[in-house]
This record gives sequence, structure tokens and C-alpha cells, in this order.
Amino acid sequence: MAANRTRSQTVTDDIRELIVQGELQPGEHANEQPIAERLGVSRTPVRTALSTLASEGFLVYHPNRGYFVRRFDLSELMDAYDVRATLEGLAARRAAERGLSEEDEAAIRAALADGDRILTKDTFEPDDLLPYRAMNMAVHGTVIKAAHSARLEQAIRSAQNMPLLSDRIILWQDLPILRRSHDDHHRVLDAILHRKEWRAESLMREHVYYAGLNLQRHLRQYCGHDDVIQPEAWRDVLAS
Amino acid sequence: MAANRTRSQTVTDDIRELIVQGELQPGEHANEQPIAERLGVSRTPVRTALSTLASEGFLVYHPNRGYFVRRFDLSELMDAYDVRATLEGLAARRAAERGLSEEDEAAIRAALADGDRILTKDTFEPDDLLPYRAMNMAVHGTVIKAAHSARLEQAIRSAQNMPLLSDRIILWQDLPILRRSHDDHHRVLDAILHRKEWRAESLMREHVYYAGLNLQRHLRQYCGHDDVIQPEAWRDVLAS
DNA sequence: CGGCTTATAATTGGATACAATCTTTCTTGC
DNA sequence: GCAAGAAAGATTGTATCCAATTATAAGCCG
Repeated sequence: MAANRTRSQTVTDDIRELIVQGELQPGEHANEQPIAERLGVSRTPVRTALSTLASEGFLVYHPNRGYFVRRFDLSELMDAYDVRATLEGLAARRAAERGLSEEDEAAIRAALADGDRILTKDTFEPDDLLPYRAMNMAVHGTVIKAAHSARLEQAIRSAQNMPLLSDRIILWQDLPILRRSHDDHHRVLDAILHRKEWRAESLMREHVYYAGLNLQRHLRQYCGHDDVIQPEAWRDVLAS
Repeated sequence: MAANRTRSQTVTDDIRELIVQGELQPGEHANEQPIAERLGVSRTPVRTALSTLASEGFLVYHPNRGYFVRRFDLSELMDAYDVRATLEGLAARRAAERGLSEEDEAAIRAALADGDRILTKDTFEPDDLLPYRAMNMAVHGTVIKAAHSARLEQAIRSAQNMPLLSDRIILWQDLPILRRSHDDHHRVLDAILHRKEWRAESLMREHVYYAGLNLQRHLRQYCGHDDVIQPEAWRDVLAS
């Protein structure tokens, strides 16, 4: 399925990576010709890619002037986490209302066990990052899937269309915070299984919102006084 | 500002209208050439327009096969209202947390007075529809604006990218429901002014959610047993 | 007659060419 | 010297052309 990727789609991914990696600096004008040459294609797929990325929120479009890399400051980051927290809270509530399928419950339990295993050790090794991230994405993704709302899924996905906002972001420097965060995961599952809608919603909301606060605290040291988030600020957070 | 509209943008609006008006039927394949000829342009602006409309959620894209008009059923409509209700609740809460500017408060008060004037009469005339709709959009728009979050605004806007979901939709057939709905507006303002965050959030959430329920009830008679929403079902709701 | 393969037509994806718009620079007049 | 305007350059927007892919129809074999 979807084995047939068109060139515009790969170009979209390439340019998105250029933005996230900071090769296209915030505020910069995205010139079509140079990008096309750099990626070895014509302007056409570049144009459709830019249009897509603009609708995803990475670029802003000015008619007859082209696309500019969107610049974010810390307050916008928190606004976005606010939206994401609210929507994931809704997802958790809906999951609690409907209940989990057997597969979904099994998937979350397996992920939770993975997280437990990683966190029982005394230190968090760099090698733990990828499995932990996979665990995190599995938990959140399964809860969202269990909400059974394509519209909600789309809204959450588009709320993550911003550097530093996705559930791939893991701040692993502080082990106690990580443990507390994973404890949230356990409680969310418990709330969903016991059909405690309100508890599931508020737990998930706080869980995501605090991740935003934590990230903000981590990023502030990288930001100038204007609070504009520079690409180098998230290099270490993204890892690979 | 924005006086310079490009051809792709007008074509986007045209095609969106074709979809909403049902000239492009749900599930139908959006052929580029016929649309281009019909609108008197080449395929290029049509293609960018289709791409935009797909990202807005009106179309779905299949690589190498083109764009198809998205079909909605009643449950998807309610899912979307669920998202919109949650997000507008968040907006109301944020507005309550920050407080209203003088202009915003004045705008809402003026709109509420308009609504009061329309609803004190014994009947709701067709001529009342446009002013009432304007009032409704003013109230919701101002609350959203007062939340001071561009990200939230965008999320709410994209949650409305679906026929029948916008705040332009007014079901005026039932006057008591309309009165109750407008009473909600008063209470939301009261909650925001008194900084009752939780009250503002839950009031707005219920206010929007109930509008969805009401619309669903209204639409069910037009739908077949498969609950697919047919374009003719919303002709009378949209008015002009 | 039905299912499979193959050939043909239709449609989308991408590249190139041209037109419209914007940006920059240079000139001119005060 | 500076401001306003005009011309040149650069960049986006649109149209057209060709290639790649998919959908459709015809032919073939069981």
C-alpha cells in the first residue's frame, strides 16, 4: 500500500527535512530554482511540495512573492502544545468511552512493559533513546487510534506540524521526569480500562502539557531574548 | 493587503464551491481537464487548487490516480463537531484566563445585543438569517481571537473544513433551540468576564457539541440508511 | 462463457517555455 | 544629497508539451 510514491512526495519530505535540520533558516525565502537544482528536479514538484508544506504550517505563502520558512518562538510552541494536549485528552476520553480492543490493549501493555524495562535501570543510556521513543509513540498512537476518529487523528497530526512538537521528541536528560512521565502512561491505560473518561482526559492533557513545559524549560537556554527558536536549539533533542 | 489574488486562489474557491454545492458529487473523481475547461484556465492552477483542497480535507489524493471528492457520513460529522467543540472550549478557557480587551468585549456585547433584538420577536423570519449568522460568527470569532493563539485559530479553522461544520451553519427552524443557544452566548461572555475558566470551557464545549447533535438530528431524515450525507441535504441549511 | 494477457486510450506527473509580478538598481530632477 | 520614477533583473504564476502510470477495452486461451 502506498508503495507508489510520487516525486513531489519525496521532495516534500526532503524540503521538510531541510527546514527541520535548519538548512533553510527561519524567515528565509524558499527560492524554488535553487531548491529544485539542489534536489535534482524541476520547479514543478518543488512548487507542489512547498504548497503542501505551507498547508502543514512549516511555510507561509505570500502571493507572487513565494514561500517563507515560518519562524517560531517559545510562546507559539506552548500554544501548539496547548492544542495538542487538549486534543490528546479528547482522544483518551473517547478511548475510555468506547473501550479498547484486545489488540490495542495488548499493544499498550507491551509498550508499557518496554518502558518499564528501560527505566528500571539506574541510568538512561543513549542507546535507550530509540526504543523509548518507539514506546512513547506506540502508547500515544494506540490511544489516538482507539479514539476511532479520523478527524481527530488528522487534527492531532496537524497540531504536531511544527519542529519540536511531535511525540518523537524525548527529553531524556532528567530521569525522574522520564519516570514520572511513564507513570502517566500507566495511569492513562488504567483510566481507559476502567472507563473513567474524565480521569483519562485530564491525565493525558496534563501529561502532554507538562512535556511542553519541560521542553520550554530546556529550550529557553538556547534562545535569545526574543525567544525565537533557533535550529541549533533542537539538534540534540531530535537526535536521529 | 491580500488585494493581489492569484488565479490558483480564485480557482480554489471556485472548486470548493463546486464541491459544497454538490456539482462535484461525493466519491466522484475530480478530472483536471474538464474542470480546467469549465473554469477557463489551464490544468496548472487547477492542480494546485486540488492540492490545496485536499489538504483542507475536501478531497483525498491517490498518487497517479488523482483527487476524489471526499464523502462524509453522519458519524464523521459528529467526530468533527467533537473536535471543534473541544477546541472552541479551549479557546473560551484561554480567553477567560487572559481576559478580554475592551474592543473584544465591546464586539461581543454588540453582537449579543443584535441577537437579543432578533430573538425577542415571536418568529424567526428568513430575513433574520443573515444578521443572525453574522452575530454568531462575531461571537465565536471574537472568543477565538481573544484566546491569542494563532495555532489554535488554525486548528479550529481546519476543524471546520467540512461541509456543514462551519459556524456559518444556522438551523433556524426551531426557535426555542435558537434562544437557548443564544443564551449560551450570554453565559460564555459572563464566564469569561468573571474569569471562570472551567465554566467558560464547558459552556462553550457543550454549546458547540449540541449544535452538532441538533444538525445531526436535522440531517438524518435526508440520509439514506448508510448515513452518507448527500449534497441536497445541506442546500437549505447553507442558504446563501 | 469467464478469466487472463495484452494493446490502446485516458489521465496524471514532471519539465520546459513564456507571461506577469515583484525587487533592485540606476537614472533623473529637484 | 535625496526622493521619485523608470528600466533591468529576478522570481513567481500559468500554459503547453512530453513521459509515466493507470484505467479501459480487445483478444486469446482454457
